[in-house]
Amino acid sequence: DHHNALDALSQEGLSEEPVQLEREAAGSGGEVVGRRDGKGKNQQRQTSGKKKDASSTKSKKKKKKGIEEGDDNEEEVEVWGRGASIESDEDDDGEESQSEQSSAAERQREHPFIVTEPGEVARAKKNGLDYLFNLYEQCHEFLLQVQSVAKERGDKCPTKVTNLVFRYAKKKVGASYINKPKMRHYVHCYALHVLAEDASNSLRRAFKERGENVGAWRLACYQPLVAISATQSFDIDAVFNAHPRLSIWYVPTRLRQLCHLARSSTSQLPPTAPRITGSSNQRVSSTVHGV
Amino acid sequence: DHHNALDALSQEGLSEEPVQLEREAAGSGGEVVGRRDGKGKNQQRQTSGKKKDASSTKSKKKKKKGIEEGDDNEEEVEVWGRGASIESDEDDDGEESQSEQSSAAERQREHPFIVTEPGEVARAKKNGLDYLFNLYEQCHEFLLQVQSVAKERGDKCPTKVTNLVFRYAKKKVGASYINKPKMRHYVHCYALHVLAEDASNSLRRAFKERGENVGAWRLACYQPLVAISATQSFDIDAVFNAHPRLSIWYVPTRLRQLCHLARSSTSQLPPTAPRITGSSNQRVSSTVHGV
DNA sequence: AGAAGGACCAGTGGTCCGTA
DNA sequence: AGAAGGACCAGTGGTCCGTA
Repeated sequence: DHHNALDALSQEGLSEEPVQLEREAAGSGGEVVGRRDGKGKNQQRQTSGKKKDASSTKSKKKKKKGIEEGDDNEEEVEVWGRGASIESDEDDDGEESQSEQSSAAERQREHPFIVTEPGEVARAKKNGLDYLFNLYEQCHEFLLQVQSVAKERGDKCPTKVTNLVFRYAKKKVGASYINKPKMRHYVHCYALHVLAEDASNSLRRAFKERGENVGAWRLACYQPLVAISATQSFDIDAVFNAHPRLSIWYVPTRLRQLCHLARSSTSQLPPTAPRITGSSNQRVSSTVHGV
Repeated sequence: DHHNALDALSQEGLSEEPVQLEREAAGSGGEVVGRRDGKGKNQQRQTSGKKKDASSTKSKKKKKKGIEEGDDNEEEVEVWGRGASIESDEDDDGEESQSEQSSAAERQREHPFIVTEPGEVARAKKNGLDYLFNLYEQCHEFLLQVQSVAKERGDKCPTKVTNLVFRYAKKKVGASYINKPKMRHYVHCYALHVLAEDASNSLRRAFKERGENVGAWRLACYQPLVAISATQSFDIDAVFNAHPRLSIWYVPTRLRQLCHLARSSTSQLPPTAPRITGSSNQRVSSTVHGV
């Protein structure tokens, strides 16, 4: 039960297979590539002296067990389905068995996203947007599982996709391709997909046609969401909370800022022009730097 | 706008007066006593070397302004009411003006609580339970104010009494007698008061009559809450969330554990004895150490 | 250059334990 | 002894920036 923070980085070979199946179903072109050294260069980095050393941390006995090191009595992930159960034979909390460790292939970075149309499969070491959105659905599943474990154990029960859920996905389920920065980065894109699928699809087709990169498409997703929030007095939290698939995600800071700014700008308009026009929103967007 | 963490300890003299009024209204016998040195011994302590020094922390420019250092454009506290406005003349974020500092009386610890009947005023350097419960209502007010500021500024809006609210109470409003450990310590007592006032009142009278101390009364408040949670399948979170005055408080860990334990124990009972009896709950309580 | 994600950081929830 | 609360700590939300 040695709980080393750096082990969060280790990636189990065994769990890759069902993952790969799932990812292909959503159009993923991600690949597993073997790097021969067990831990890679990551171990070397460790620059700062501020990190408290592990031994002193451990001296204080912690009574509560985390969900990740639970008794494995919760039923196993069904997203992965089809009998390829990801086990979970005592070695699921960072301590890999010897055989697994020696045969483990270290996962490369995920392939970058490209703007794809709905249904389109990305080729040539790229991932498509259907795959991206599928990751959000997977996180939802993971949250449901974490919640069910928490309830069974009488722990406090998360209502959002928290660090605990990301850790569960990565360490317990082996979904090493899910990470917090990525998921947070594209939340608003997923929100648009969920709230206004047609608008989202149109945007994807337009940006694909123009040959725009993912970053440009991502930025373009903000504006329609601000417009949607306008129907709720620019209360983007209300918009998220009203939708069951969105309410589990934190509202991105930038999106909240844009909605707030749009509200301010709109209230300054003369009463003869109360409707949100394209140009007024254009102005709003351009006043926020680095969206 | 110098933001020193230690200044959280400083206690403004000017804000004491309306506070005192309020506290007397709820039966407080707390007193302000002048200690001549501006900061008291607190400053001396500072034992550990782990604390990051303030200058290095400040080197990284923080862009977001906290609510506490806001533009003072939110309306002032009305709990304190009656014209004694707590201002707030540029010096409300930890930097006291010279005149205030020199004339500041340092607040002593609050008087300890004693078990009082409803309506009874504690004397002789004690505080009564009506006063205790009033503190929870004050925190609710503070939360409402923090929420309104947050919404106005487009910040994310807390739904619970968070650190931010405690800081607001202490630094912005000068309610130095409110602190997190105390409020968390007695949350479940307040919960009983809110959910079953009659039962709470009876308990207070019984414990006062028996001459029990506050700690004993506090422990005794757990059991009736577990019984209440039983009507909701021991889901104490559901109980808290269903009540608007409770939903802003985190469910205390111990209370959650007791409810969970009661659920487990109850499910083991034979189907011919499904009701919660006093004795079975007695057993449950006694198996948890150090409630 | 565009993008993925390890790793950091300020401030959180939680409560211990030195204090009065 | 019983109790109040400063101060600490592990783990959080958030995202930067060294990396590929």
